[in-house]
Amino acid sequence: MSLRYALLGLLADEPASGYDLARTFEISLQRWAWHARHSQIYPELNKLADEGLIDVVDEGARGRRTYAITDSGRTELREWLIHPPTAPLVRNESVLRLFLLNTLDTADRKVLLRGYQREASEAGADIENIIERFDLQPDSDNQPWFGRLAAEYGRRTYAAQLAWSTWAQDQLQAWEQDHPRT
Amino acid sequence: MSLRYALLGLLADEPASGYDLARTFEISLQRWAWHARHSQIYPELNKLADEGLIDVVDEGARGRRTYAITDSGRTELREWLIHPPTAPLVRNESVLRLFLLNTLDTADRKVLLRGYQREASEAGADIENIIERFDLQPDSDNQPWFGRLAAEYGRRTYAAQLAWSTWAQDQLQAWEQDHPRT
DNA sequence: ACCCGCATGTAAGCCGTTACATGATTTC
DNA sequence: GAAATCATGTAACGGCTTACATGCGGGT
Repeated sequence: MSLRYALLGLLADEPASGYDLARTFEISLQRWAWHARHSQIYPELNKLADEGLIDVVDEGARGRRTYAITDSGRTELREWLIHPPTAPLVRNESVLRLFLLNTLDTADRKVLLRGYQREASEAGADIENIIERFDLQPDSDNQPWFGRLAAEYGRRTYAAQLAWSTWAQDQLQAWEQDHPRT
Repeated sequence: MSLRYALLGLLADEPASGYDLARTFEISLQRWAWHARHSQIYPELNKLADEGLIDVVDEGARGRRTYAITDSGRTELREWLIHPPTAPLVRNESVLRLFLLNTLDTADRKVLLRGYQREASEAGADIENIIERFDLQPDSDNQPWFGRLAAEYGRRTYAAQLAWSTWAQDQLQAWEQDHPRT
């Protein structure tokens, strides 16, 4: 049920078409927060429109429909946002792999830890670029400022992952020297 | 498709029944890595057994069946572990909420940021306890040591979230003083 | 004897993925 | 005129949730 709120949230920022929303997911959401394909987005938009939570505000070339959030859409989005579950359940394949690292032998473990390190440093670099762009823009009085909050979250998360993967490799190295012949 | 590997991974550590596995998900996996209910676990175990990836090694009271991973199960688990997707897609409701923070007004934002802070400090405290227990145990030569890796990952992740939520609240405070009357 | 926790299961329905399908507009 | 991109849709199938369902065993 989160998809509908992701869509409402994006439309609360600015009106967009299904195609626009699919691209936003792909570019800025799917790596950190949520992902969805167009085959799921279009039907959900139609449902939201039926329920009066969004409206078609423009029709363009190639059947393009631009949607905007309505007042009742905004109310429903706020309801969802201010009532977070007390203990959110998680599904994160990367972290699952990490938990299962101990089932591998030392050689395999090393390869995977290097992978985590590389992933974290690449994602970290990407986000530094995004933040740089934010910081170059003059402090506008309004919205865009808050995108920095999410970006900063990503920065700190990946920095932690990078530090962890380095630490883990050191630990493994030390353990190996203490226990020759595994 | 990750559930089957989560099960194989847990059984690679030690034999367990469906009931045991459901409890393990609940207690140590669902907050960080993966969650699944018994109604999904039991059918999947039967499928894994049919495919010869796990075996029933014991039958106890109340119809309890204890499973152990087989050699081909181990092979399949390893295959999955050492071929991680290049860009893992994420679905994390907490982070999604965080991305949508900008759609709320200042008062609501404050409440939510305090919530993130509280959640991070509670989860952080939980994990400190787990780590303490690890560190009290003498360095055994074998497996249990590696559980520390995952715990350390959690520790650093929550520390980052805690630091972020504090920083975000400070930013918001400063912004509010610069922009009276929102 | 009763209750709680152990232990496993099934079915309906929703959410999400993959694949199929179609056509218009812009760009080169 | 061809190719790339814009733009929306449907259908089959698999993953996951919620609810329903059943019974045994151990502790008091």
